Amino acid sequence: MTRKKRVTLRDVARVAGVSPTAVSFAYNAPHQLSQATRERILETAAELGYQPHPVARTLATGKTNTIGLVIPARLNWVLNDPLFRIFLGEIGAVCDEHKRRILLVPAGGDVSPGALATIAADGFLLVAIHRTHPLAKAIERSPRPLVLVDSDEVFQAPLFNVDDVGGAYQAATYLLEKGHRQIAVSTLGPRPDGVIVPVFERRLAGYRQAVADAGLPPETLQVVHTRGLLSAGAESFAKIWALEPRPTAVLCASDVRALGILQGARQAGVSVPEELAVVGFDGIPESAVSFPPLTTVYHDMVARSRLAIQTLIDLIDERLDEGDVQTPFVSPTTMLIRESA
Amino acid sequence: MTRKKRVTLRDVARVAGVSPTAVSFAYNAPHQLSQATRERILETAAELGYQPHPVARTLATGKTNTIGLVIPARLNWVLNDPLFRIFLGEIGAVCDEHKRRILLVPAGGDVSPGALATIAADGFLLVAIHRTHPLAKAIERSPRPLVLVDSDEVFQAPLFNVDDVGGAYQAATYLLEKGHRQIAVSTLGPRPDGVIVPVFERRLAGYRQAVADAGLPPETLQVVHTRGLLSAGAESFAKIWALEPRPTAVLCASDVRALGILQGARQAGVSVPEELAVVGFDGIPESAVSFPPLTTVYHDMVARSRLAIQTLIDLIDERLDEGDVQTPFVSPTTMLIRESA
DNA sequence: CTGAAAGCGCTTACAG
DNA sequence: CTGAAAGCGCTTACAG
Repeated sequence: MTRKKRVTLRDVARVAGVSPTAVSFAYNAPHQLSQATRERILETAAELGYQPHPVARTLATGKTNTIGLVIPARLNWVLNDPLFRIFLGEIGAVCDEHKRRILLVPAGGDVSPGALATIAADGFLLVAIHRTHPLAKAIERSPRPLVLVDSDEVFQAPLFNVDDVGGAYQAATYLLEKGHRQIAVSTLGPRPDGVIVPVFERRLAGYRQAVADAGLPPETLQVVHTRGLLSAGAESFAKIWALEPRPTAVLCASDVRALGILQGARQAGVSVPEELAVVGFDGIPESAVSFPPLTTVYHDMVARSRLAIQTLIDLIDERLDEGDVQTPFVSPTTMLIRESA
Repeated sequence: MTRKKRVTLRDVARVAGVSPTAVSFAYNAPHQLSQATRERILETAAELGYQPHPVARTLATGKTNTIGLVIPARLNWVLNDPLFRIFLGEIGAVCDEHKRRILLVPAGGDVSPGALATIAADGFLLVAIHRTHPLAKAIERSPRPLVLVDSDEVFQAPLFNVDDVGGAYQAATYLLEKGHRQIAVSTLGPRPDGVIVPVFERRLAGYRQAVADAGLPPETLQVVHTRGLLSAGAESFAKIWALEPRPTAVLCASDVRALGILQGARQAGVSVPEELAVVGFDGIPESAVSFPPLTTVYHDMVARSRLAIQTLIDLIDERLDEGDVQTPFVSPTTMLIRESA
């Protein structure tokens, strides 16, 4: 592996006996050059092993062809979330189609408010930003286009959310109509970095609203917090089972939690739904093949992910004006009645 | 969201009544400035909302603080691989520690050989590069540091691999000693993009060597190809079960495949290990909690991932010289005897 | 069709 | 402690 010094456009121009402009044109405006000149330049470039410097090009053109993907936690955390993986996979697919690259930007509660400014990207896709997030101010005044997913509704930026309140309302109502009067809510505990997840906040609000509208006391709901994803299930189940009075059902802020609780219940020999009804949220593929199959609130993550990234790219390419974006986009939910509740 | 034009260092200098040099120093060499000047500059910068342009800075300094992560397939494919997720999670953790960002570079068989040159990164981490890969030539002559993981051994670059041949040899020998004389090998079929996965190639070689060394005919092994990861299990199982003569055991090129086959067997009502013994490879956490727990060949992906990225960063920062890298690093394997074989 | 020149927005010896 | 100047390596009106 030879670490020779870089061959520049200037070198190629000198050797080929043309101007730097001509060399640049050979790559970026071939039709402006005679066939002969162009070929000579390209040959010389190949001989010298010339490769245009991507950073210099970016500085001159103002385009990085890169999307900054701002994720709400460290990579090893988010990768354990199946819903996030669907999202990331679709973002990747659409970026491939449009020849954009993804720059991963982890942004927990400890991220500096000016972090975005230091990143070489044409625009940003931000996930799960709460109004209290350190980047909140940076969002409003970003000189580059950005798009939000699963975030707070207070921002002046295109937003792609789920009808969390409505979906949660539906799920809670379903359990109430089945006669449940003591219902646990399993959700994420406070994060050490202080980050609040907007989605969970809204789902909880939806559950509460349903209880209120049914004329039942708030104590009908018992909120149980745990950290973690699938792995939090056993702990979450134990906490629920120890509740006084013991709930007959649990509303989970996500399917991963619900699947974990299913595992926890099985290990404890508690039968679902007979002794404990379990309802998830998200409708990830795994929820269909669990034992028992999960009753859950489905929304279309694939379509929404694609729409969000597509919008961002259109904004960057100025095919779309910010004023013309239909926002907020709110993905509808469908209750999937299966066997766990 | 206001899309005002960018405030430059020049603007700050003008308003603050100092030279551009001074403004730059306020950020990059504070001690070279008097307290007063520095404060004035920083205040003006804050007032004007000045943010240093990352690309300009990169062009001037030559540092992007970005690692190019070259992945062997599209994002939505690799994300379905639990072993890859462990890898990616660790890369993310180490990059966080060193304040580097990850730029995702999907590189299937259709990637252009010059792709790396167009990417703004300080160095590259490449996964699963076979000698026939389009990027093969680019690797040897890269002007920027790079490190390989799970790749071919022909390259002149730091390499972090697993003892695939040895581990596979061990697994096959284990089955042969148990008396199995007809053994299927479940591995990845040819990819549409023509990419060959070095790891699977080597594991197959290891299985074959064990059979040869045992003095048995090559037909002892029946190789079965399928596409996909977990989802390929059912198809793979069906193919195996239809084999003539029917094998009594299967060696899987990875744990994901093995887990899929376990599922396929269960659905078909075939009991493991009684009717079919199943051996995996990798020792991912999921292999310990499957039904039945998987007999597999473990290697330490976490340690190896960290070592690889750490080496790359040390190379980039010139804390380490290429000649001083211990390469190839070959992660040892341990056979984990559990219940599936 | 081709070239001289200015510009993208920084950093960093160098000189004072 | 502070500034004028050159440089990082491209692109792109503009003029011919």
